[in-house]
Amino acid sequence: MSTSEPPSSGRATSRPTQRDVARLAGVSTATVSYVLSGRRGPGRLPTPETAERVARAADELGYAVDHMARSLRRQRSEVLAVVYTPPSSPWSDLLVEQLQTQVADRGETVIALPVSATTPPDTAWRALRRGYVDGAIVLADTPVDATELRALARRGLGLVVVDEDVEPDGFDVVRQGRAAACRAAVEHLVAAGHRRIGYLAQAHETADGPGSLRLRTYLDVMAAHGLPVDAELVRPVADSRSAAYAAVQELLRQLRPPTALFSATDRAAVDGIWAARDAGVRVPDDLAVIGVGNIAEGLMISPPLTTVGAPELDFTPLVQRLVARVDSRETLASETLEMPWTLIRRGSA
Amino acid sequence: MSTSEPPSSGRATSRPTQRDVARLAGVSTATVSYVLSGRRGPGRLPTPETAERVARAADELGYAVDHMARSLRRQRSEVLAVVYTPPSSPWSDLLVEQLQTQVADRGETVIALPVSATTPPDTAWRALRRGYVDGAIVLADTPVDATELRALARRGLGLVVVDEDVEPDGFDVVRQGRAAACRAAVEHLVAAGHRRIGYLAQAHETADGPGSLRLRTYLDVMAAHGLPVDAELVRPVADSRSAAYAAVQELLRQLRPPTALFSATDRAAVDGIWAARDAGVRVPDDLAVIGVGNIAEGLMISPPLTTVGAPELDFTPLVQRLVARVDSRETLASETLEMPWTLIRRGSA
DNA sequence: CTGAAAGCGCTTACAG
DNA sequence: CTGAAAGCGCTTACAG
Repeated sequence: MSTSEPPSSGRATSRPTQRDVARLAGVSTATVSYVLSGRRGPGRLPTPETAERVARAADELGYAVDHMARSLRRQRSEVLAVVYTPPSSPWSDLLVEQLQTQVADRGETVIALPVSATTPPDTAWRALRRGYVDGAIVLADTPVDATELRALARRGLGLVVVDEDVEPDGFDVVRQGRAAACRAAVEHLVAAGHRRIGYLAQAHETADGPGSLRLRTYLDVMAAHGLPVDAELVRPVADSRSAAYAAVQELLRQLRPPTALFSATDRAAVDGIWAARDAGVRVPDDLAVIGVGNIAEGLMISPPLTTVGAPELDFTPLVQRLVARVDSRETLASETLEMPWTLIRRGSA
Repeated sequence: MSTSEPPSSGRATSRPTQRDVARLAGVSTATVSYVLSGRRGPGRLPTPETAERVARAADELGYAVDHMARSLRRQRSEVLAVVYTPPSSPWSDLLVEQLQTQVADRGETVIALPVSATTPPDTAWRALRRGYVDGAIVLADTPVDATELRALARRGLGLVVVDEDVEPDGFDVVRQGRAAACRAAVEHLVAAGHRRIGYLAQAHETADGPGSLRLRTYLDVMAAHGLPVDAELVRPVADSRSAAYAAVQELLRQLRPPTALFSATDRAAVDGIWAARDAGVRVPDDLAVIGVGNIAEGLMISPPLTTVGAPELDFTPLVQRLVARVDSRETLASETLEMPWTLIRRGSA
């Protein structure tokens, strides 16, 4: 334990304000503000002596600017958010980190705002609506509502949304071309001669439901090639590692087991490979496997996972766009950026 | 695309304020505030007719309360944070979610505040210092500074810190008893007759450095039983899946390979099991493996991973303590909570 | 170069 | 039951 803390007053002191600092330094709060913010009014900066006195007083009092007051006055919170739906992933971690490092010099704070499906769905949006942050990047797979997004943008929130469908309108949209990439994956399996291709679906996917891009793509390609899709070939296990493992084991025990698997998630694909290996089924010879998402774990397994995802790990264009939009304060034209997914061929298919 | 949006004014309208609502409803801003917040002053609530008029006006204008102004006035941000060091884990996700659901009815917002090692380390703390949030749970493995924590608490920030060393002082501390649990793990291996026990270390661990609890525990137990620790038995690969896989393969090819492995992380332990299996080494017969952290993935592999970690998935005590502390506004006595780790015996050792 | 003062948008005793 | 007014802690033209 450090004991460098100066002997405290004992009772819980409330936070010192600029008035306290001003009083101690013998100047006005305006001067305190100028010195501490490093900003300058129409005139020149305070003299070094004044600045020094103020800095010492602030230090002595342990002064830190009050975020709410500054934000209210500046009409800027200097907070940027990354909105996403759990589970958090290496991708969300990476984006948060890149955002943090790239805006650190501007003094902005970066927060993560997970909007969980099991949580009152409105909580994260409400935070955005109330002006809690200046801008946000909304990651793919977050349920978004175009009307809500437009309203947020109209209120002055800087918004960059990763989504395949929504149209830019006061906010920017990033397209990944997921459908095309998934199509390429299934086509790849078909071209390799596979006819019985299983699909590990996410729990919420239904043949005609929204957000079932991968399932529909799978069904489309199968149909386009006249390949049958038994109901038993489609398993809603892509969200659960254990369920995926069990389902693949079960599939492989069937009379006519699939020779290829397309999985809506890399995690389930990895578990599928485990299941195959544990069952003595060779990958990719006896069972080809393709996942979706390009997570790092796919590189660790043997054979490494063929997958569909973003080849790049660089979110700079996204970050820069958010910064530009927040700075522009709504005067920027809405744009569509492309960060296309591709089929990343590795060992498993 | 939805087209239900009313035809907008075209230009970017700024956010409506309570004054706008008051004007439209023909009442004072005080009445607007009372109606919209559901609070009541000394008198009774506004009449239903008034409330109705206000509600309609607010709706028409698309009014949402301004977070900064409310926070400044109430001296409460109604935001709670979970502070942790990436990578985010199922544990951090779970805590965030439990916190969200348990405070949702109080209207509080929950954010995640990842403090990355590669980021200017001060950024997250600065946010806390500025009064951006009312309270925070600081997860284990976050580098904490006792002096800073005390200063934050003194400022009125509600703080619950998961850490083995820091002493409660205006904030609460949660102990996990990691050392004892890790000790039990290594003792378990020794008791099973293992003499060559490898250790997969985290990158920053050094024999005498801080935050090297697991390494020291390993060395202590080995020494206590007179077991030799070759330098080559300790590998700093626990942070990287690929490095762990390669290191274990390499270890197993040695003249005198280890017969047991203690890994500072479950992830590396899982990769170690893969490596062993790929090398034709049976787990646990030829190689016993114990990890740390109790991640879900450990249940998926075969054999399931023996590990050290929290047996419970329930953060309720932690959440309740944070809520109590934030509500108490510093008058609460500081406490130490116990959420002990244990050795969770499964198949791999 | 520095200070007095207004005002950001709320909430909340206090009068009426 | 409702309104006028003060004030939360800052920032920033505006005078001096």
